[in-house]
Amino acid sequence: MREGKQEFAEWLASRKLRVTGERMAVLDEVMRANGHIDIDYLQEQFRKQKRPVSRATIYRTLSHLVQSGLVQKVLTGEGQARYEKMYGRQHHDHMICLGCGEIIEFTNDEIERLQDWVCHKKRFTIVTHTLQIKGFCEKCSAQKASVEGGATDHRRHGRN
Amino acid sequence: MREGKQEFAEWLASRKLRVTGERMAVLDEVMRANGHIDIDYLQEQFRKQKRPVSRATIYRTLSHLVQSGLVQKVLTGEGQARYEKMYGRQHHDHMICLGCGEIIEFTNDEIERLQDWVCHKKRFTIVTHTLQIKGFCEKCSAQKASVEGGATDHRRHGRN
DNA sequence: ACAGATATCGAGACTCAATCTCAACACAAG
DNA sequence: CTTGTGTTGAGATTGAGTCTCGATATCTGT
Ligand SMILES: [Mn+2]
Ligand SMILES: [Mn+2]
Ligand SMILES: [Zn+2]
Ligand SMILES: [Zn+2]
Repeated sequence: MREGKQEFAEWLASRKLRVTGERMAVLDEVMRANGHIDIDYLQEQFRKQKRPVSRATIYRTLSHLVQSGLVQKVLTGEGQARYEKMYGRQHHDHMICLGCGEIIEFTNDEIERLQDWVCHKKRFTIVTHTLQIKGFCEKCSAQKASVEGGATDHRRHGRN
Repeated sequence: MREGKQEFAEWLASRKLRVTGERMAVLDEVMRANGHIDIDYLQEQFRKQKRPVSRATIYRTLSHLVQSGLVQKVLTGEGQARYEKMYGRQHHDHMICLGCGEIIEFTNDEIERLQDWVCHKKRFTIVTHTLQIKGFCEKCSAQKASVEGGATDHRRHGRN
């Protein structure tokens, strides 16, 4: 049986929601994918499999998957939201490359601890947090360095 | 002279852009505001002052202000983007209350240091970072606790 | 297995923030 | 004044995400 299928079915049942083929198909695809995927990717997969699922249903199912905790929604601030499986995985934060778009995951327990501490001081009850670091991955940093080697080019740094 | 006016004028000139009344009006309003404001707020201010500025111009000018570093764009992930002045201020992160929408600012040098360290280990060149903690402020935490005092209500925790 | 009650699906309309288009305008330089 | 170029605003456009509602699939009891 596919990863998380049991858990999602139980979560749906606990809310008196129905276990449908479309919902399980969306679950399967997110679980099969390794990275941070978007809606277009999912629609493309369903098209290939000759098992089309409407955008509305994909969005609705992803919302359920996120609420169930099996999937996480990632807002990069450019274009569509991305989704990644969280079933069997632990919390992590993201480094996003402005050059190639690669998303690098990392965790740091000390940072997490300090967040809790800061919130405790401010009497703030944490529900979730998002730490995104934007910059350039090793590969893109090297490229950038070589390009800027001759004439120092200060144009196009930010992106709106 | 209004805060940042000199700096913005110089930044515009350095890009061969013109110092116009509309641009300075947008700068003034963002500098005058104390909090994290959105486009609707700015339009309302201009309407009150009988000095209307079009949405297009507001967006375009904010983009320039962000690129110049005088203003920061804050994406909360719900509705419009927000903007806050950064002129004369230092970097900070945000706690966002899911109850009342309040935005609490905080800084923690140790967290910043650890971010640098993690990125160094991954050979990632930092450009910017965003740390947002979502949860409930002191006031809203108390309200929530009293409401849930009797029957434990597990509905409606997330939002989308 | 069957039937009724009800949740779900899909196509497309719709919302809304943000961007784009382009004609009228402003302004600096000659 | 005239020309060249940057700017503005009204409205059109884009695009992600949501909503509507008639048709359809799932569940529950018999
Ligand atoms: Mn991830
Ligand atoms: Mn702030
Ligand atoms: Zn890269
Ligand atoms: Zn609050």
